[in-house]
Amino acid sequence: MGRPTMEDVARRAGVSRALVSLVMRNSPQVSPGRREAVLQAAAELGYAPHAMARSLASHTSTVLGVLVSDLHNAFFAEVVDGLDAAARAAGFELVFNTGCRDAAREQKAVASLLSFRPAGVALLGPVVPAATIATAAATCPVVLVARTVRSTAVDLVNDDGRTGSALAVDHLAALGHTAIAHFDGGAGSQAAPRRRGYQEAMSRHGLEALVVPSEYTDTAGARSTRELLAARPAPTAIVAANDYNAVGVIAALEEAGLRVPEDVSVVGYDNTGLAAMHHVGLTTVHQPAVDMGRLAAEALIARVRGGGSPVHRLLQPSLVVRSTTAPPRACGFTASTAR
Amino acid sequence: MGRPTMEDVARRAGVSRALVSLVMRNSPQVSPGRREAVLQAAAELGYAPHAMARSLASHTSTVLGVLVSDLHNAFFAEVVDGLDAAARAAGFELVFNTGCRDAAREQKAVASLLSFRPAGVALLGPVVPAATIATAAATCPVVLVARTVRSTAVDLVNDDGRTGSALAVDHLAALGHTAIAHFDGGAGSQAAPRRRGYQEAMSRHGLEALVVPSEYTDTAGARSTRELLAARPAPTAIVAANDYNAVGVIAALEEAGLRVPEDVSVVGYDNTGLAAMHHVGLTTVHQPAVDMGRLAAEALIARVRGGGSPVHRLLQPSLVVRSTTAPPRACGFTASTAR
DNA sequence: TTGTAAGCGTTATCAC
DNA sequence: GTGATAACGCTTACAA
Repeated sequence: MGRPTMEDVARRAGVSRALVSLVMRNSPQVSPGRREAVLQAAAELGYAPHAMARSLASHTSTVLGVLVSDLHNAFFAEVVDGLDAAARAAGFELVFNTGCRDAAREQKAVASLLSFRPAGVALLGPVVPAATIATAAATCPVVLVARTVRSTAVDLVNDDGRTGSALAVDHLAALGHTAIAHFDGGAGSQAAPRRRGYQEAMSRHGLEALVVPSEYTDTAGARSTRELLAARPAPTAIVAANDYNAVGVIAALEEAGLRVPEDVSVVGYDNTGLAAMHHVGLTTVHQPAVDMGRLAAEALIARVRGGGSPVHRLLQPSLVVRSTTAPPRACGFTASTAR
Repeated sequence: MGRPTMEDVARRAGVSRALVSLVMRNSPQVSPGRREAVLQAAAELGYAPHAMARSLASHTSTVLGVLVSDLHNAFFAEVVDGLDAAARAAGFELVFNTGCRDAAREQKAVASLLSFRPAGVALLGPVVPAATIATAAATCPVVLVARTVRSTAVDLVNDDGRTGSALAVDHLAALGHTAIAHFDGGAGSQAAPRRRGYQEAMSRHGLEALVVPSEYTDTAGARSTRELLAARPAPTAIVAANDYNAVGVIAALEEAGLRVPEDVSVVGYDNTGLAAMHHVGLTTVHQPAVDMGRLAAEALIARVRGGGSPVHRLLQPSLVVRSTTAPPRACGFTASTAR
């Protein structure tokens, strides 16, 4: 069990610990002969530097901590792809943790990440309060993805949720829909701008808004749909909280005997692999997830490497029309048009 | 930036460093008064113990490293759910890393995990060679999920892939299918037993086996399907490598004008949330993913806490029939029955 | 170019 | 109960 230490390698190579240290960090000021000897001794012993001891002594770290809001949501997997590629290219390693969309658990997950004294931290769609984020930011550089917060201490990488929702509403309105409901992301991050975009677009079209409380999961989407159908006639179109949520909405709709898109049109958000699947063919709002991950990593690394000006990125989403939206039939509840 | 240290807390509370250490580990042998003073000083300073320094000094760790083969595959998200719950309950923290189903990257990911000197490591569906796993096992307890390897040094938690595939074939044969192809998981872990189960079941039914090379992703499923259709008439049924793969298969099938299940039946593997979705309704083989995660965590923790006998779990899969399988039409290629 | 010695923030072993 | 003091594995001036 006891792994070999630098001391062991030094002894075997007949040099000092410091020299081994230099070789391990491939310093150029080591004679080729000694370097070879050290490398060979290390190989024979199966030695690998102790990352923790190293960072303890050097006060530096090549670790970037990543909090993933929900491992079940494919959107974050894509953000991680971008994050991973950029971090790897810059010589940083990623360490993940997840909080399962629960504020208390996320808080512990962030603390756990921070206890390793990472060079920086990326929070993907976190639901923790702003105060927790501020605390983290006092410790090391922090970048938020898919979450906003009033602060210049953290970097932000988001899509413009307000525009994204408006895109969805405009598309539905152009198809002739007037009874368009929005399923709300609740406490989830980015729910507010999406809701606002929906409301603004609805009023712009002179339509009455209907916001249904929900969450960023398929089960919540299904539950909210059932509650909605129990309370009132179905709208002719639904702008879901996200793709994952939309899938639950569609399932509950069909379960209730309503067909998509013949009876009800549904629009998702995120354009995950889920939406693209032929069997699902979800009309959705595309977020450039991989790019967002890359930008987040770059912002973090810039901060780590010396200052780096505050980054507040707001990427433009776009609409991807597939097969869950169509013109409304002459049914559904009659929308009372505002004004 | 510079976070407070134990020294700072000790000074502020007017006690020694050692006493602060005792309080932080909530030792019972500290007088209530002093404990209170230390706790308050720590709170005022926003002090949190340095995990690395702690583990360096104590030669212990409460961290369990987890390598996730593919963040895009929902199966692993479920395994993580089980792992997380069990680890949390036992006072361990999880740290993740991913290798994107690439052996070289996975190898680095494992090394990275190991450089934190975790108490143990869980490898979920790893594709690294057995030698790498053996090396890791020499360092700390290792548990493999969804991957087998000949060794008593590591714990194993798997489902019985041979039986699982046989279940799928039996189901299709009972429906009247004779031209049943299997999409192979390739280099992916657990591909071999699933393939073997398929082959054995086919020969048991007196049918000719057809193994199509593929991988555990939707894009591979689609690609393999296109290649298959270009080379020969479509079989009447396909046993896909896993759910993710099956989704690609279905997409390519429909793209080619074939309907599921009218023209071709498709069976997945894993019973992920994907399969359960109403729109997909995939007939699939259920693996108790959450239980597997829990068992893996328990095995690891038992090893960490003192020996723990070798665990080689082989859970029984079961068939979940949904709507992608049906009796064959009198078309498809005519299977030349063996014997 | 290479070796010596002093930390890094914590735990652990002793005395007091 | 509480407080020095020596590790832990490594980096880093500084000296040789």
